[in-house]
Amino acid sequence: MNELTVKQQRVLAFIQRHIQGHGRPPTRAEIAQGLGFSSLNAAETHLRALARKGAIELTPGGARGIRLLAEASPEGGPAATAAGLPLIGRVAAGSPVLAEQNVEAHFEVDSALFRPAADYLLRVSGMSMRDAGILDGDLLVVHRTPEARNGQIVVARLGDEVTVKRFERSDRRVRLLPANPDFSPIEIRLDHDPLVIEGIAVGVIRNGRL
Amino acid sequence: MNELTVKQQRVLAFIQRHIQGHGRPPTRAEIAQGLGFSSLNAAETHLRALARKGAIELTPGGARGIRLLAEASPEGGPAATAAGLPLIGRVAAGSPVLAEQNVEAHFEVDSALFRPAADYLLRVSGMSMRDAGILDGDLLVVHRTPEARNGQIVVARLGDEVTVKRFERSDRRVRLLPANPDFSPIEIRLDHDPLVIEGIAVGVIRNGRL
DNA sequence: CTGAATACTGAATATATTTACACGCATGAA
DNA sequence: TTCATGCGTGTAAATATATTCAGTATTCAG
Repeated sequence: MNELTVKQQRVLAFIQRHIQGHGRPPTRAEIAQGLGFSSLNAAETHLRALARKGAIELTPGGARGIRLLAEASPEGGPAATAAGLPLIGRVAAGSPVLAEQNVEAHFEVDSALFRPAADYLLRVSGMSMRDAGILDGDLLVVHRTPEARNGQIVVARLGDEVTVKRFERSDRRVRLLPANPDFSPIEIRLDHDPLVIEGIAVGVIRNGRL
Repeated sequence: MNELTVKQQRVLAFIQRHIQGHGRPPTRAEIAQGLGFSSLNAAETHLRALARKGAIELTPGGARGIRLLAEASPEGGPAATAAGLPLIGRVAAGSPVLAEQNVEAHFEVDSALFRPAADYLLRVSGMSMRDAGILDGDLLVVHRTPEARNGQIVVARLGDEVTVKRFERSDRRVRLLPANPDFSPIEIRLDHDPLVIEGIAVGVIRNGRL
């Protein structure tokens, strides 16, 4: 499926060079000017042809929506630069925990350290789990899963609130237990109240105020 | 000139991830939406700040005219952190802490997570620092240095024993304070007793039994 | 010869994007 | 206090870009 015309190869090469040199894909106008076309449509049709042949991917409607597909850049690509684990700060009301807006940073952390696998870090606020050695400001290492067993420490969502507590289920009722006598357990009736388990704690990382 | 705000770092990280994931820099609108701003200008101001501080370069008038400058994204990750941090288990009598024989494993841990820099991990045994949130089996993240200030948690060596305690010095005397009323402080006279500070704690990692 | 694909010019239009302007709120320094 | 800076919300242009439409030529397989 990869039989690019000489012209098409030239256009493709131009796109590659442009990204290299400018850090972003070219516009139709830039392609036309760069290759000597006097009509934007010349560039457009070439792009369509390249997309059809699988050399690039076009994002409709967006500026500079050209993406190289076939192997061109070194290796690795998206997979190798895994970017580490996202650190979730405050969870904005109504947004999924892993939504971009909640991500404060990314950290490389060896996944071999945690079992089951670590999926993200959550900054803990409050002292309700103090006696479990989880303090205010600690980063909780979380494995993303909706299933929890009794006794596990979970990241739970109650409406717009995200909380870290020990999980205990009995029939139709779930209790979220703090590890600090100054706080009270939370009782949830699964029939009425909304409860979402966002994950289970598989570790803790503390990095300041020792 | 490189003193980025936490917010600015987040914006920068978002841009890096966007380029990684979409092959082109984000627009102001995409930044705003991704980070939860409801005004485009929030993104614009951050970009100006980042450009002023030399983190990025802006192309006036062009769509997605954002360019990363400082080295951050390329690879670096696994390669740069090469062998990762050595995990020290029990320290054999008479051997230096970092001696080969004491190294149990190596783990990749992002050095940006700790300050000052992390040099090795030490498996803590015992509950003498319980009230500081350091439990039995935890991995103490240690910065190697012979200097400690009052109040810091240190890795100290007394003869053949390696212990983790809070450091407090007064003139010719050093006291190593546990963070657990069930244990007693250790008093050392620098004139007579041998004391070596192997490093100061800069973090804690817990990976099991939550 | 004929239709299909490639390779364009030129023009028009609907969006996408940048960028300026007006304000609000908090914090820390002078 | 007042001033500067960081961090936002909101609105409104100006203009950068993508995309469609109408044509013209050339090449090539059927």
